[in-house]
Amino acid sequence: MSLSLLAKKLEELGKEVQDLEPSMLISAGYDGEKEKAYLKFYNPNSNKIAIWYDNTNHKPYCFSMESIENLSFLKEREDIIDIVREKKFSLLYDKEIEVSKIIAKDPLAIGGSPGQKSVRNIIKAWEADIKYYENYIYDKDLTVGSFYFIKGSKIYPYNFPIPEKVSRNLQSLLANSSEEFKNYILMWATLLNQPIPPLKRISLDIEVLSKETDRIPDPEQANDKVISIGLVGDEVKKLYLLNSEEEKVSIPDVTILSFKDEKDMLEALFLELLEYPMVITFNGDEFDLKYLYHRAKKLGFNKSEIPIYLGRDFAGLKHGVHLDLYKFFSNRSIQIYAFNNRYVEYTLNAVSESILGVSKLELEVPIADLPKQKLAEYCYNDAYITYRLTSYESDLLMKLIIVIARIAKMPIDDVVRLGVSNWIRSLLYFEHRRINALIPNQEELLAKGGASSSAIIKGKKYRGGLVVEPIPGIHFNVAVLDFASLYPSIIKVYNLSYETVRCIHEECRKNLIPESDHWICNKRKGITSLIIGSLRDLRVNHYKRLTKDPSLSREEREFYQVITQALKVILNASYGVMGAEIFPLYCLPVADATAAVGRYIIKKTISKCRELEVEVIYSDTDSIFLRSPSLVQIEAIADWAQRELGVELDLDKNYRYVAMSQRKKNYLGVLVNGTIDVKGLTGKKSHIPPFIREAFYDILTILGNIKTKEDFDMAREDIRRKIREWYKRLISKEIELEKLSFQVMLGKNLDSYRDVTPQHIKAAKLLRKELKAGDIVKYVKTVTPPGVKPIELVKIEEIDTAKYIEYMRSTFEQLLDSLGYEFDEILGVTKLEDFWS
DNA sequence: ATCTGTGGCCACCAGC
DNA sequence: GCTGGTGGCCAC
Repeated sequence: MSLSLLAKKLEELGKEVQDLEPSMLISAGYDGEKEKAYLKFYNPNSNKIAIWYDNTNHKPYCFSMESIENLSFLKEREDIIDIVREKKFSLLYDKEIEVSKIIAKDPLAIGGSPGQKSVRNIIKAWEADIKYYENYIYDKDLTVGSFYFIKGSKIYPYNFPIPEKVSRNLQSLLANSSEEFKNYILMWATLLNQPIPPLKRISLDIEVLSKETDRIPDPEQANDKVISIGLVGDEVKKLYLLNSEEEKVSIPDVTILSFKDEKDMLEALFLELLEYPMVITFNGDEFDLKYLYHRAKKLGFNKSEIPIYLGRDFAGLKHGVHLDLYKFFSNRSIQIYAFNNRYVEYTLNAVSESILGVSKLELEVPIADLPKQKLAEYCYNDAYITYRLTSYESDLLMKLIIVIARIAKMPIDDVVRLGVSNWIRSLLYFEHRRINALIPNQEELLAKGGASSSAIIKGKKYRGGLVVEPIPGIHFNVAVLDFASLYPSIIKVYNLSYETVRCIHEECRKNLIPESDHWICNKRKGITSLIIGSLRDLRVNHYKRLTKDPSLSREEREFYQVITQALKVILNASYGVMGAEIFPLYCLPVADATAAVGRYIIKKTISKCRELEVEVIYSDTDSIFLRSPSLVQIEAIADWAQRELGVELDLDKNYRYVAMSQRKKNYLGVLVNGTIDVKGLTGKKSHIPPFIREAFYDILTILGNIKTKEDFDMAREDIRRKIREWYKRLISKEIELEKLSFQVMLGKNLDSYRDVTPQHIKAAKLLRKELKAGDIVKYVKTVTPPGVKPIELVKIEEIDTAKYIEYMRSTFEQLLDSLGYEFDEILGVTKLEDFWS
């Protein structure tokens, strides 16, 4: 009976929104079934999503100019040329426009989503959509994450003013900026200061009754019954359970909904889902939602009765937004810059363990054999963890997603699924549209030429950062200075952008970029220089300060911390994408020039230090390590850098001492507060056996207590004792296998290894399990061929203890070498074997 | 279908 | 045994 209710409710979604209170635009796209573009608004008062459909029946197009000629409404090719010549659009790089090469872009797209479905032709828009423009605000006026209200058929922006306290802070930044940058800074600050309302959402996790134990059920087939569904939200704790035998099941505070019939259960679930504007899953695109969709079809549901729709690698909700956290956490930029590499593996268990400190429940038997009580607990727990990932630290993750959406001008469901190059593409495309500039195509960009430098590493396209040979030994009282966001600063200060590097003006050719053959335009400001430069300034000189502003509340400071993090992610990638072929605005001379200026700046700074008689112990890309500089000297260097180079050089940290090895990117430092900083040493790497890593960190604790030169002699004995302890544990084999396992990630799928067969691949092949890129293989070194075995198959007798001793030796040798100890000397023997015995 | 960059170290592989 | 190359992880 209620199936029709479901269909009816979903049908209502198609109705045009008439009036809407101020709501946040969170998503936009194209509905293939309805053949209509849509906007999704989140209403913070009702906690509901309003879907606005484009009801003008304009078909979206994506084509090059060649195909425009075939359109009847543009009779002459000249019409198009006229439109372009009227300067309605411009090319940033002052070239004669070759109409045949213009790829039309979509004025309706929010951000830069490519693809036929969401792309409209701008020329067509000018011809046919003038009336349309009068009724609605599109493209350059619509920003994801901003607030709008709807009255009748019109959409109006609704801006929140910047609070006085924040505005005051902004004034100093504005005062120090040029006119052009001022506009951008104000624009960003207005957008980023919009409040972020609490977002009502639930997480969803399903379990399937599968006969196969070590294989995930195929969601396309959906042959097996869905037996439980966990739903967790702010005020929701529910578990749907297929429980025909009516076993007694209870979980504290959780509502258990028992069903005898699977179809009834899915129907109830779908109806409930309609109440939630957002659904969170961990891998719902590939599994949970996909499975539910196909399973529902199999059980006789009509397409119109299922609130889910499927794309190629995407599962969406008709009535709301689906966020798949698996894809977001797999994003390298998020992993490294937003979560500081706190997790390494992209499973729900690994991510939640390291971020929340909460694990999945352990299963001793396959899902199919679980008693209902255990099954319910397991399923509920997964849903709970998934929800917690979005709610911990006052909804940090949701806020981060919204802030990235605001900067990237991208729907939140895309933010979660796409990589950083797509974010930046969307951001830059949007800006082109805003200023009525045509987006250059690949051919035009490639015409700029290549790199003027040659890379040090074979196979790379251009030369990167400079790494200086370290001065080995122990250095007391070391100050580390670094340039704040060096590459974005360079892009700003040197006006780097695809249209300004190697510009067409003869007169500009003399403005050579240091360390390269490239020159830079001094007639116009580059588009990427303005965007990246203004974002950099806001991060360094505004938001970072607000996070420490005592006049703000804790909540406010946390909010600004999120903005700072999001900016960090985007800024860090903004240089890299310029040198990435996959990036649509790929322009090698820009990346090449950026790195070249970086080398120039660091070299200049090093010579300045020498001039001031400050010893430079080490330097890597954007940092310099100085031996015992006075505060006056540090200030002098920083002032000089600001004055002469136009970049900010800050004191990053003070080391009580630094132990430099002979190797680059390999050192150990103890901060003034006793914290130990280890860089690059094998002992901290994630793939080595935990046993060795633990031993390594154990020994490090001794070093944290060292304050003077004399203390080193005392430490020597402690270290010797500790190493001996750990060694004894190894040979007595009182260490669990797990702790002896190497844990190496598969860089690619198993069958793609053709050149060589590394050890982790040998082990993986023995496993005969389906493994894919990103999976971690745990293996142990054995005396039996082929020398390694996956941890699942190995017995303790097979362990090759000698290999482990050697590994320990080389790991500790690095450490002791940094400290200036001779490994053998500290052990008081000439040969290692003597010591061990 | 999706993917920011280069520099550097280490262990191991495969071929000589 | 030497050597160049591959793969992984890390620094920035």
